[in-house]
Amino acid sequence: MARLPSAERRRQLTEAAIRAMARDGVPRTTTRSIAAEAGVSLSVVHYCFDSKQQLIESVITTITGHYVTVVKEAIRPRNTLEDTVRVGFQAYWGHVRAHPDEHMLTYELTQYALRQPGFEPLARRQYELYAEAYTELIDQLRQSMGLRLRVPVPVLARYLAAMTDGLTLNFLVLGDESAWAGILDTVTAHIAGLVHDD
Amino acid sequence: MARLPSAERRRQLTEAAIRAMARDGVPRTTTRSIAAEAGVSLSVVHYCFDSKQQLIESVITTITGHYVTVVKEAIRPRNTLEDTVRVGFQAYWGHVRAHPDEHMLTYELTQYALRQPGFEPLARRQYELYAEAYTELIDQLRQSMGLRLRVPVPVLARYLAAMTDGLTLNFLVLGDESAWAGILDTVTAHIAGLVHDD
DNA sequence: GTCTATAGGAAGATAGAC
DNA sequence: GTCTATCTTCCTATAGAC
Repeated sequence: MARLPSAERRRQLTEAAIRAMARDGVPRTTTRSIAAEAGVSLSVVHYCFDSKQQLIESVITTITGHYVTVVKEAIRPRNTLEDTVRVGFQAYWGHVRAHPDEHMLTYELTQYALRQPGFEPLARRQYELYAEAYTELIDQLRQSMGLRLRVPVPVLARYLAAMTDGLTLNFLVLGDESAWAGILDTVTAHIAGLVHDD
Repeated sequence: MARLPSAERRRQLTEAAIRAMARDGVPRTTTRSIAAEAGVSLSVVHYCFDSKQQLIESVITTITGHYVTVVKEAIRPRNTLEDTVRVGFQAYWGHVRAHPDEHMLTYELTQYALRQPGFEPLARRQYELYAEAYTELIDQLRQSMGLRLRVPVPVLARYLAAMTDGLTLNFLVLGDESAWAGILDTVTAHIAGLVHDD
């Protein structure tokens, strides 16, 4: 195997770990399977990371960054408010449908972090970043469209984050794509009502 | 140790497993720790259950039954529609705050089931039962209060189940109880709007 | 920095006495 | 039906050659 600087190897191993965990689940993913996924031998993992926990910490921060980006990209300002909400949710939902295993992985990592002593702050940070992403989007919309809200920004941001989370998890468990069209319509109508000032 | 019929031992071991898993998390709970929690020796576990998987299957069906009962008890018809929704959610929320570990366990078991070959139907069944509980409640309310709905019953039931799920998970991760009052107000207002026909 | 080989421990499951 | 003792397997992590 080619010799690489440790920082680059760490990045490769982190991405390999994400692929392995999305495929096999967190508890079944071993340092051996990560090494195999990355195409290196087992001891390279322990050379680049002090422990498996340290690698998982890298996985959590990396994948959280990925998904905050996804949310921000999906739900960005468009022509009208209705378009922003509707097209934004469609974009996000398309991502969930295209990468269900990776979305499921974010839930598994949350629970891993909550159960691992010392890792609780990583789980909280993950969910705070989701809420912050929504907060930024709401503030952008307020400025660009001059909206007035029926509820405070932090309340709306947390509500949107929680609702997105619940809808995503329910879809991942139940599948059954056709059943969700009506639910998404209800949700988008509700959100439009919360931010509209008619 | 006293000799008990297998059926009774199975019930004891299932409850012991729920306690151990709520305390330690699913992946860290071993057949040894379950045996210790139940106060029996390791081989009793393997005498009563063919495998650890079979025991976990019993845990999933048992705890799902518990929680469907919780939801049905909490959100039962009361004097007025507003009372039903508001008091119902408060009752449910009180249960989450009183037993966070057990609620977290339901999420862990869902993911365990989705990752374990052959167990996917158990996860789907878990979430279908939640939706069915809401469906029954909505039908009760329709009959006892003569409501007309703005959205079809299955859509409303799934939406309520998903929203409850997301709010619960976000609370379990973030804690911070004071921040949720405004969110619950927003939610209850939305639900009342969906079922009202003013 | 990467490899092979192995130490050391803990898990699920079984054997056989009582 | 329950126990103690053990088998087998697989894990994380390390040692030491290259």
